Amino acid sequence: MEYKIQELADLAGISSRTLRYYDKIGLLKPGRIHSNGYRVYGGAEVDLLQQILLYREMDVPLEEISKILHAPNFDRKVALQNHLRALSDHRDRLNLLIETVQKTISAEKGGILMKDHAKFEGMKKNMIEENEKKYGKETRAHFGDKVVNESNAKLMGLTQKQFEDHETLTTLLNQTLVRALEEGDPGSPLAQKACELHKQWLGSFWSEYSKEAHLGLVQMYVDDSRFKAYYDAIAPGTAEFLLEAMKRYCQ
Amino acid sequence: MEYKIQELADLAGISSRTLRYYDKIGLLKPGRIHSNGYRVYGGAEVDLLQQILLYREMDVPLEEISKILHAPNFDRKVALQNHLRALSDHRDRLNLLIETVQKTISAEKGGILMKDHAKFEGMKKNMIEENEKKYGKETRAHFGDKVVNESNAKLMGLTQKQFEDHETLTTLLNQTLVRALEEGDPGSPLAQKACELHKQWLGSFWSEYSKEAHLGLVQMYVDDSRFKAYYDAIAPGTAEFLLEAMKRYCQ
DNA sequence: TATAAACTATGACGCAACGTCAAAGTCAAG
DNA sequence: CTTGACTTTGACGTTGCGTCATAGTTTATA
Repeated sequence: MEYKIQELADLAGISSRTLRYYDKIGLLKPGRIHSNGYRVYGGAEVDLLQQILLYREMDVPLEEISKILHAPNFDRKVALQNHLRALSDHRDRLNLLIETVQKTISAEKGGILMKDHAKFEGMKKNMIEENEKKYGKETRAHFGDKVVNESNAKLMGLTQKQFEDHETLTTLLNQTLVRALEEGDPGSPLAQKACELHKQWLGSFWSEYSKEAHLGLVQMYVDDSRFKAYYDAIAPGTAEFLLEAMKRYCQ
Repeated sequence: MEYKIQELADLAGISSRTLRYYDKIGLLKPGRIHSNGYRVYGGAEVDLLQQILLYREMDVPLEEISKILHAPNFDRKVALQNHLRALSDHRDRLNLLIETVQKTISAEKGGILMKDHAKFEGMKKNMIEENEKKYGKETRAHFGDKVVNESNAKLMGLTQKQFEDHETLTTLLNQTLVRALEEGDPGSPLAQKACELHKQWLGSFWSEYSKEAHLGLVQMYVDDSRFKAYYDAIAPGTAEFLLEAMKRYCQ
């Protein structure tokens, strides 16, 4: 199927001016030029535009997109797989950002202080993971785990040791949660241990603590269907269970 | 706690040049100026910067951010709630985009044609939902359901009627899946009915059909832990169940 | 104490990716 | 045929910084 410029623009949700600009810089030429001078785009151009817009979604500069797409070894299928990974990473960062806002809200409502560095968790920045989104560059493999972890630690206002301890705590917390869930009693010593571990985990983000704020945060986990689903992926029912455990922990 | 310019920039993951620019345009003034002429930022500025970066995350222009933040009735708690909603919507759009890429990959691998309009599902565009992200403007309430649905239908290359049928089909598919899951047999007529409904659902995105492509897509749902969690939120085990049902459907 | 490197300031130029507008040709419907 | 919608090219402008130069201030080390 063929499209005139506004038709393709409407299809893709961009402006015709953008398409003319892409033509001018050689990024996306029309399939052919009609005898009346109008640009005509076909199926190949549609697929190319999809690629371009996926790269733009990740803020890749047009010049770089042009290099990628016009390389002799460009492979659409490989590119699509890379888009998938980049989008998935981006979604992960958004989840982190959402959790940061949730922690901020809980701290605010609970009348406690949140650590300054924690307020920017997940923001766009030159995190090494951010660079990993630039297609196929396995940054961790390139730089090694140590450099990546050092960078992450710095961003969290932690020393390397503290960061590793935090990672260990996260793992322990999840394991404890699962075991407590299997027991099935939100008031059990194991479940209460999980709440205590979660409190310790929050110590990386809040410079003070209140049970009110803690409970509010866990309530928000449950209220957000995607977060609930995420925690439930650890083991089904985890989010609700943690909330029930927290209710007892806070008495 | 107080920060010099680079300290705050590092904390927030932005450049000092950005902070100077924000100072110059009056968006974010330092808390005070040291006797040596250096900018000094405090807790209030940290909180303000968090707000600014959250708005920037959603591509809100600086001038608009300034109006919002400097309005007499600006309420930080309300703003944080609005950020939460905007981020959640953005994450939803990313999920849609991920699914679009998945459908594209499956169609490519299955050697079938995908509809052109479907290739741009979820892309940034002037969707009315996109406008809804601009803080507290309840677009659906403002314009009404009919206008929103018409807009969505147009974007999907559907008439209003077709769009509504598609929505109905989605609901029926989910309901059928849940009932089939309760039966517990992936080969049951009900489970096979669900697969048939999913095939019909895909008709809005693929101009042709192949079982290979269909199976590949459902496999991808299961392989993405977040999508798996999303489908499992309908009812735990839904994603895996659909995959098992599809294996029988494709024989 | 002196020195050099790192940090801070201001000013200014430049850039990417379009948005907006003007002027003129083409198309389609009444 | 007329008019409004669509297309073209060309050009100016905008936003949000990045980059660089120059000069003052701070910090760590010998």
